[in-house]
Amino acid sequence: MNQKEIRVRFAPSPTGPLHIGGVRTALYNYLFARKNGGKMILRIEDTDQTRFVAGAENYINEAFNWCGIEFDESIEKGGEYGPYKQSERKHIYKDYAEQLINSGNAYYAFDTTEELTKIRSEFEAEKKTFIYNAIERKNLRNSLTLSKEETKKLISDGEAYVIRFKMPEDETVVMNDLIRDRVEVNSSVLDDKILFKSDGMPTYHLANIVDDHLMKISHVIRGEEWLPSLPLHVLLYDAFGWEKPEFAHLPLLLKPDGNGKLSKRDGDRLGFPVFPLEWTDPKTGNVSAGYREDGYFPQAFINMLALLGWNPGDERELFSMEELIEAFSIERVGKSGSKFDLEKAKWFNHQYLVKENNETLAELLMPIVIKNGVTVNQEKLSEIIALVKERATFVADLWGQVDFFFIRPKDYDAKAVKKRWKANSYDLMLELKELLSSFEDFESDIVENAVKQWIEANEYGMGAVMNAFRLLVVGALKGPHLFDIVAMIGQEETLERIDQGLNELGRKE
RNA sequence: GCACCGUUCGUCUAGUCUGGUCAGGACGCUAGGUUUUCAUCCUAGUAACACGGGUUCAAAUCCCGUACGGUGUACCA
Repeated sequence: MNQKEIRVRFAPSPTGPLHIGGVRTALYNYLFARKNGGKMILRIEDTDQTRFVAGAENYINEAFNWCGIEFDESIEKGGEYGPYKQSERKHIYKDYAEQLINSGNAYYAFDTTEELTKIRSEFEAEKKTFIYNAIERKNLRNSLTLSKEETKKLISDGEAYVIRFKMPEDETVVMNDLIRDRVEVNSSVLDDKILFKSDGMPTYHLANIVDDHLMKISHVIRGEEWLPSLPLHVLLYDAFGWEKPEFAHLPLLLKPDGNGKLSKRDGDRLGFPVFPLEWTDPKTGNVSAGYREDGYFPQAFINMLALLGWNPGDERELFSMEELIEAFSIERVGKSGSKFDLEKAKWFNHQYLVKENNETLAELLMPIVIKNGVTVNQEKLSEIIALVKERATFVADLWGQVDFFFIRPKDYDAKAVKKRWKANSYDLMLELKELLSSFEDFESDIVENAVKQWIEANEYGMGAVMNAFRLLVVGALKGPHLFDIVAMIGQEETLERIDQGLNELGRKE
């Protein structure tokens, strides 16, 4: 037995709002952790201080909070492997970088950015690719080409330096990925990546490996964009002599038109949100749409996202978070990228809206009702919602389905009038009004029975009466069962609407 | 350019490991039905194994090649 504890992490960089690809990565990590009784860690990777964006970290927390993705260890929650923010772990990394130098796996390099840019463009001019590798590093200024004394002097003189990984010259690196199985690459095409920057901060590669090791991460589940740096990471674990975690590289979320990784800009261009929550850029003031603000239920959002790249192997599509946890397995994650489909996302939301109970929907709709100057109690609104909710995708759509319960028709749909307001409609409605005013009890089925009897007895025709009636009550040929509507608005209001309609539409010649 | 990853209906996907079902489901779309109307709903239809070779009695499935797409190639993550 002696099963190792399952520990996974989601490690965003606070350089802006988290987009749905990131949310999905976090979700899969979360599902995997919960499914296997493991722990889920949130680590903020802010080693690049030049890209810091105010509010991003807060956004990340709020987004996960909305989605229902919980962390066991994080900045807020704490945990025994903290701190959970890399800038606060700054002091840790230098020692590890030096450990690698001492073991001959890394070296100091004194090249400036300008020098390297120049060399790269020279190579490019000759149509060659510059790789900072075992061959090129022999021609550059670093602790491998310089003597020990020179190196020491440069450093003590305050010369800027970075620490680079000493990539083996010609070695096959074999890696295993839970989704892609075996992947191999020869180290000769890899370059001596910078591990430690001249500003005293580690790069992603170093910080990531050190933190994953220190935080006892058992499974690294991350986006496919990291697959090319997996060899480096594997070699780094080996250089430290540490046990490697399992790796799983998730396929990317693609833009709906054409191909390519879904990017932050695509949302505005294509008219759908790429962010869970609305985001206002602190510099430009630009506002990007969010699923929450667009009216999606977090459960629908999560459900939709979970099925983008994973499936349970059977034909179920509707999953609560609990059901997702139960059904999830990393092996059933696909290999190829998936395009986001707005129509399917809407369909998911519709499913959740229909399932949602009427009282909750009434509560959510109430602000919109009030904004439209209508006063109604929640109980009555719930009853009305019950009649119409299958027609809506979003809570906001509901208003367009219920407004005529509260507001008399201001005008009458021209097409409907043309089609259904016939020469005899006026007299028919006049007679119907007489009939309706005779009721003591204005219940839906009582009125319905009586009206139907009256139609049959006089052979007026169901369509002729009902369509004209609906036109006067609703103002258009839409809406739920008409007798439910009139029962809901009441006898007096119904009669007044008939009067108003008769006035407005008049007798057709 | 180089390296790596990928490729089943328009989209999300099942099936591929362990060759042998009319290649299944969902969204969308189209048509019909239900309804007093619209929507929902129901039924039906639509449409795919990237291409070329090979192995085999038999290939979406195994092998090789090609094409296409993606990712990476920063003192970004």
